[in-house]
Amino acid sequence: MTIRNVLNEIKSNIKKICLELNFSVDNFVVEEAKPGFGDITSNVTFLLAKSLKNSPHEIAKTISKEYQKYLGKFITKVEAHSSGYLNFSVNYNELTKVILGESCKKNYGTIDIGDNSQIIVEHTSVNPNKSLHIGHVRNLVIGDSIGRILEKANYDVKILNYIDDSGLQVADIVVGFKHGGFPEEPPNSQKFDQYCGDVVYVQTTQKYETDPKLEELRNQVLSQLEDESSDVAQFAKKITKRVLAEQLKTCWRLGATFDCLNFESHIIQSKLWNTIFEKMKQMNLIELEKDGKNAGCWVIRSKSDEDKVLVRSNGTATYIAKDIPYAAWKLGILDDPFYYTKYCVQYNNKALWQTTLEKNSEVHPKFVSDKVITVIDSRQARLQKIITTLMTRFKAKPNAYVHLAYESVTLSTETAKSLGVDASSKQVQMSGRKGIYVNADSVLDTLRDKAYEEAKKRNKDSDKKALLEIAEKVSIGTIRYEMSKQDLDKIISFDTKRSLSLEGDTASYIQYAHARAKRILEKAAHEPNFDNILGSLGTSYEINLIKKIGTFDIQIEDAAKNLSPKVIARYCYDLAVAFNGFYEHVKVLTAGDESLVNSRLCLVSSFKQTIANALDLLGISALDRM
RNA sequence: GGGCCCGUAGCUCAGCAUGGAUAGAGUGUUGGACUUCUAAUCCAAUGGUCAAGGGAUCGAAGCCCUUCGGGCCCGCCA
Repeated sequence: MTIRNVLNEIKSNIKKICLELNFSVDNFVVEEAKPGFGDITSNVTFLLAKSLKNSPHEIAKTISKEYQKYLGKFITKVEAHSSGYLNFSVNYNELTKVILGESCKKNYGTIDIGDNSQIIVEHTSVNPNKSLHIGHVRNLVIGDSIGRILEKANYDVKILNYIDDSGLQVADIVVGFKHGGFPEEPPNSQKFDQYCGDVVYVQTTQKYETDPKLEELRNQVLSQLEDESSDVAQFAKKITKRVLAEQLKTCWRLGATFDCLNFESHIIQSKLWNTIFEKMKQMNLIELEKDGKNAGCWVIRSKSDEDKVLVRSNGTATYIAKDIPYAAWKLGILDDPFYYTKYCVQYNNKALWQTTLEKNSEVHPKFVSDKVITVIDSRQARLQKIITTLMTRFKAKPNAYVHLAYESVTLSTETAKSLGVDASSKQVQMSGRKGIYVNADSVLDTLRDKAYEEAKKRNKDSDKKALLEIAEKVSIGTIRYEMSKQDLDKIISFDTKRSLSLEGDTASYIQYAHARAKRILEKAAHEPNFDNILGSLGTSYEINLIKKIGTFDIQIEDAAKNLSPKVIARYCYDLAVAFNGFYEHVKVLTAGDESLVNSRLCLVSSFKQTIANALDLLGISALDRM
């Protein structure tokens, strides 16, 4: 029994009453009331007012009268408020025991939306020619958090990372190494992905402007990449593997893990495109253009937009054409041409698989599903819409393919200036090609150093190793929280200075609340005894905290249904606020009365577990000391 | 020219799905609280024509329309 159950019960009772009274209504809401307006409230009266031609207040009176028979242990009072609302009072003495008891269970908050059905989440998918920048981090954090949330909502989640190892960006660094004079080994033992992105890619791209021959070489390299046996393709494979290995280190550092790496080169070699191309022809989804500017091309017609070219007049496929077989593969529309091998075992003991075309007999998990979520920047919305539409034609099920779009991360004027960019506008778009970006590892390092100093101040007797561990977890938490707490359709203007803040609405505020709770439990004379909770946790600070703890599953339902990590981020913050208020105003260890001490210890313990659970959904570590 | 997104306090943002009670946080500024379970905290003050206009509604920050301001996308590039 949680608050969610209580709300559902009230809702179903109201439905029954409406049925009995012949009131026709649906879609009404039963929710927690705003502070100062009782405990639980419903707007059903307002929705009925019109059809019944009566005032909400009068309707509330009628329903509350009928509701009396449903009152019981948890809901003790119902009343018609003069504003028209139907308000319910909760007996927190009773509900507290239940909530605190539930919250220590390992799976507290778990709800069943997914019915253990499989779902694929794809995220990160950074071209293997560069290191992750702060924009990629947003993608990773959203995807990873969504994966965790969906798992909590009882989905069987598999996470994919798509590796575009045969595109133009890879060709660019191959040109740099083979023809641009860049040594294969980075100077000063620079991290290899950073070397490729910061130096080789950026400078090679610059050289195209002055050296047209180099640009011709790029086209050669690009076509050679598609022939796996070529020297160029073999060399590219070596380089991209090395970049990928470094990128994965950053991903793991950020707390993300994957189930499978899907290589674009394998999609191309598997000839999946030919299959899907034929299928689209058969289904009349595409047309061969006879005249006009696209004469000789295969195009997708669009009512609202321009026609999209899929196959050029020279017979080669365009960029979007690579995405179509891949999307179809993910949804299991095409026969799976791949074999799988283990890439490695990740830090959390989860195996990471990768596609291969070499035959083997390894037993592997299923990486295709009839429900797929792909996390991609909203700038690709137009292309993704075409793919989504195509997929619904292949697969009748609606929402099988979801493009989870998020707005980009830009740089604040100050941060752009610090990178030497001439910034006149309020924000500056990042550009990997131009070298305008903030590197993910660098931000984490800077943040870790700052957190280290803060932790050192407060823990003078702790050793360096322990402090570093704290600092690292604070820095990861800070970045992840920063990337999670904002709505997906809002641009994040990244400012280095601002992101260094460890106060206020930040991860460290929440982590600190957890550390405070942990310290109380450490110093307590005995373990909290949950069989002996008094109904006397009556201060508003305690009730607020209990209420927040009791709504964990409501938040998970919201976050999972709306694919919104932000919901959990705000919940974590609200929960921490409730605890800090409690901490400052209510004494636990020195409360005097022994049973009161025990009851409060239970509350502290319950909070500690719940906040740790909630933070885990965001990939943020709960800290025992900081 | 067409499409998508954003506009709420000085700044950064919740709230909008499901219209209803008093529009909330953080930050900033000002003041206060550590002999106390860690002050990465708490308390208080300050701060809002919810971009503008219109519409439907008993009722709009929220729904519809228009306008304005800002961002992004629209290649036989990827």
